[in-house]
Amino acid sequence: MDDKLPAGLDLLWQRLDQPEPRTGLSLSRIVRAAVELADSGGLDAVSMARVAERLGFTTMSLYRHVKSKNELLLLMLNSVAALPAEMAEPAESCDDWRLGLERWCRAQWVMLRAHAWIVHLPITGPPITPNQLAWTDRALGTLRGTGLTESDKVGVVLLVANYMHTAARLTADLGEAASGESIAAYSGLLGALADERRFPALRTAIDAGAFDYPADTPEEERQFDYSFGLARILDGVAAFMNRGTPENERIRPEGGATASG
Amino acid sequence: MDDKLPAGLDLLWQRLDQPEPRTGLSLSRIVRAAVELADSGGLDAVSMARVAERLGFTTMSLYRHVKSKNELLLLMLNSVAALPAEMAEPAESCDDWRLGLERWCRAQWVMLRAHAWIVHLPITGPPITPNQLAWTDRALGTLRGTGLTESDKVGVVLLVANYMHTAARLTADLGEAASGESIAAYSGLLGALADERRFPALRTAIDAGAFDYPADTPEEERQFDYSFGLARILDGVAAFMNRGTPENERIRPEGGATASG
DNA sequence: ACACCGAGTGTATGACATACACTTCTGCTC
DNA sequence: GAGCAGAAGTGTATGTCATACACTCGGTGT
Repeated sequence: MDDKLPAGLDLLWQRLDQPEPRTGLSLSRIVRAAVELADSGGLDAVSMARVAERLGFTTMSLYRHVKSKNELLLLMLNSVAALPAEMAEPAESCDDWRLGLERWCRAQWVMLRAHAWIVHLPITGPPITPNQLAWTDRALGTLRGTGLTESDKVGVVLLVANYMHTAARLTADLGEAASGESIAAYSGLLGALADERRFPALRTAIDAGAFDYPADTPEEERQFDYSFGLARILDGVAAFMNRGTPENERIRPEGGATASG
Repeated sequence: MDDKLPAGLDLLWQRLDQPEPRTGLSLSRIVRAAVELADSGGLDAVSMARVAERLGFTTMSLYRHVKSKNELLLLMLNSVAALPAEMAEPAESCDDWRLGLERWCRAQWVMLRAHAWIVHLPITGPPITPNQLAWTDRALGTLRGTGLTESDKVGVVLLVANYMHTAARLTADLGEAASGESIAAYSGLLGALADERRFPALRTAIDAGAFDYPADTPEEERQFDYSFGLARILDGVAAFMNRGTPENERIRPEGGATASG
């Protein structure tokens, strides 16, 4: 209950940049150790015991610095969600909102893929840590010149951000089992299960190979490609911005390349 | 490992519709009890011990019928994801793909909202249970007459399905803490945290009330409205279908009403 | 009569988060 | 220096969890 929304906000917003002691435990050392564990072994590898062990202290010592494990997870997220250098400045001048959003998405993607565990965090509720807000701010900033209402901007940002999150989650899930092989496995399984009678449309799609990669796809590209979905979404946003504009004055949607996974 | 993809598929596809014994435990009784627990107390309320207790058996008895808790969760999902009556038939004739998809989304929404825990399932990987495939089939079916490649149909379905999932998750998260009040709390918190300097665009949005509900919104409507995002996505899909079509022959995107949460 | 088998039981293990009472160490005041 | 307060770290204990494994039944087929 008390752990829900205002969970350790003091920590996040105030204690966060306190000087680091020369010796002993510290908040940042704890968070760093936890992030390392998660990076290498996934979220399951993060237990209070293991974090403490890695630092050479006892489990309970962590609670001097962190109210609960949940709070630690929040701190991990915040620490890992630092803005990349090219986005550090709030007011970059770029009046192509689409390009701006695409860049933003690429940066999100890099971050989400660098720390795949993010998408499995049991954190519930809207973003609230400083760095999360920073990302949100930058996304809103890309829509500066569009004439959308603030409310619609928020809607668009939510839509895009959630899409990237989902895409990253899908990729993480696919990659987990057998790094690329799992897609083939899935495709085969589907083929075996999907009955023509009960699932005609599915059957058609399977037989057309819609769940396979083209045979010549190199191994390292066998991950979910977020660009198809993102292009559709941005096209939709563009159409929304153009509503009311006479047809022949509209900026054309991209209608770009096809891709799917 | 063995628990990942082929987890209990035999159960899901074969043992599932076996006759129910008059007395004692049975797979369906276990699943039903577990679903009831989840419906009323969330996923955390589902422990093997509690499920067994509710049925008047010992914890370990469940393992006669279920290989692991993970499998039980999968079975719960499948059981709850039955198609609604209006979608039971595979080949409904409807050549308005957009209407079809919107209907599909509404049905998904009903299901996801009726069992809010679905969106918090730790299940990883693509859909594989019979009823999940059925939903996928119906979604693909709505795109029958569109001329999209099967691959693109899958892409669109994935996009839309994931969006609904995310939207439901957002709603569940918002509703959890304090049923509607939490949005106000969030908005207030944001207002307090968002510094003009660091987050100018965010500040602007907050001050414009983009994170608030209009004051006159009745309590029961204070949940995330998925229609804004969905409309954008479908507009984008429509644009994709229209690519190559001369401008003046295109079907107009909706560019509909504004909404956000 | 007996052997077997499937359903349900009981007990045990090891991971986990965390409460609470304890010690030890550090630096401040007189 | 002497004494002390609070901070930092420790140890032990509790309760919850999934699940392994060895068991006891009460049939049923021979």
